[in-house]
Amino acid sequence: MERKPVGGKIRNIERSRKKFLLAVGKILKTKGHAGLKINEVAKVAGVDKKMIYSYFGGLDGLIDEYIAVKDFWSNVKAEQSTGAITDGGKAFATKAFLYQFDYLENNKEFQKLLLWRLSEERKSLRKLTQDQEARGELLFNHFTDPYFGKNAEKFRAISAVIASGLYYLNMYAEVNGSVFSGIDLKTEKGRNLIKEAVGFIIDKSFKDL
Amino acid sequence: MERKPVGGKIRNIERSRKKFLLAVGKILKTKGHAGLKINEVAKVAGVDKKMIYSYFGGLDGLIDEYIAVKDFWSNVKAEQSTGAITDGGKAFATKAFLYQFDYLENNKEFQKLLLWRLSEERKSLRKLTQDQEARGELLFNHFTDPYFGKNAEKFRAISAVIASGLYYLNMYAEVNGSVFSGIDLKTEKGRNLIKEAVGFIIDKSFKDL
DNA sequence: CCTTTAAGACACTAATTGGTGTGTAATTAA
DNA sequence: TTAATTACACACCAATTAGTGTCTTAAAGG
Repeated sequence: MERKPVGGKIRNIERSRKKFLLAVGKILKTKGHAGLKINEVAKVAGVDKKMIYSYFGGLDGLIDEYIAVKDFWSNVKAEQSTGAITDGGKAFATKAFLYQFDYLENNKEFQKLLLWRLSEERKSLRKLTQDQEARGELLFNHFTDPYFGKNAEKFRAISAVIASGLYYLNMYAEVNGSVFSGIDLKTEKGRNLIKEAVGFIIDKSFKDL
Repeated sequence: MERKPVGGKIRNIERSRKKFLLAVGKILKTKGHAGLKINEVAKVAGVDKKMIYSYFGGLDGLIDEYIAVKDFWSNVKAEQSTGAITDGGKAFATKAFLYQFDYLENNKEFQKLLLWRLSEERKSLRKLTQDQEARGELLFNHFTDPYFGKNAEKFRAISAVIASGLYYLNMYAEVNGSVFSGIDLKTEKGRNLIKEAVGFIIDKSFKDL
């Protein structure tokens, strides 16, 4: 008969797997992807590194599973779209950007992942990118592309600048000084200025593009 | 009498120093800051690593000197400001952003340095940030702050979003897929869309802020 | 129970890394 | 030319890293 996976109090595969996955997140958050060394991960997890090889085929397998399991974008939901959309997605888009801005501020794990994606090629990170694009298409295809018609791509370009600007500013705020263009991104005041700017840009786009 | 620095054909301190500094740039460009290990630098420079210790006090000293010597921002000049400025710096700002966008696309060394700044704390990188801010203040203090008056900070915020967006998009284009919001940042068409977006945002800012 | 399997601790190796000691010969001062 | 420096090559050592072999014993099947 098939032997079922070990799930005792002392030896428990599923629990150990989770310990490894948690350790990856913990290290990523504190030291970034450069800190993800197999000895370190095993130490933080409190389980022998040999298990990483047998459970995940190695550190890369563990990391890939970590990235695949985490679904950061689902958290970046544009809040339950309240009611029907009659403005071409303007309120929806604004909310989504601003929510993302704040969400990213407090999610260091996600920040480090974005930084990681800028730092090295990796198949599982590509999947992250694809998920992100797919999520963007939801907004574009359904609302803004129809609204903007032949200028749809122009709005996409503006969105790209805003979204990537917000990504960058959040990462920037964490290191080597948090003042950008004289605006302190660590203060409520500074962050509100950024939010207002985003609001202004979107507003003008929907009006005059 | 003082012994003058060695400057022979075979042993030449100044030449060796330059070899090290060049090696740092070369490695940064190809492998990023993570590749800057002392053995690697010495190998690329073709000079024994011991000299890094005696010339620069160690790898950190070499790296700091590399960063201090390089003045990336001076290249990002907004082109000789042609003629007097009568539009509150609108044309100047637009040109500066677009020039920077293209400059960064082709300067991988600079890209890696920006990425480095997002990745770790380092005194010499802080200096880079300060130089950048100082350069920004030239534009803001002289032109846009007076022009926008009490809305000066709002324009600064918009500038922050644009500048950081352009940084991010250029770095993003290099890895894990170059399509953002459905726009391919590696194509002429895609990059032009981004540039138009920047033009639109600045235009609207100067008109309606 | 008892037997079989394998989770997981521990120890080991090899490769890579940062850092230093020594010898030699190029370069300079005399 | 000679003597004193010292740039630099080459060696070495210690610490960190990835990866594997062995042994103990917890847990599963009967």
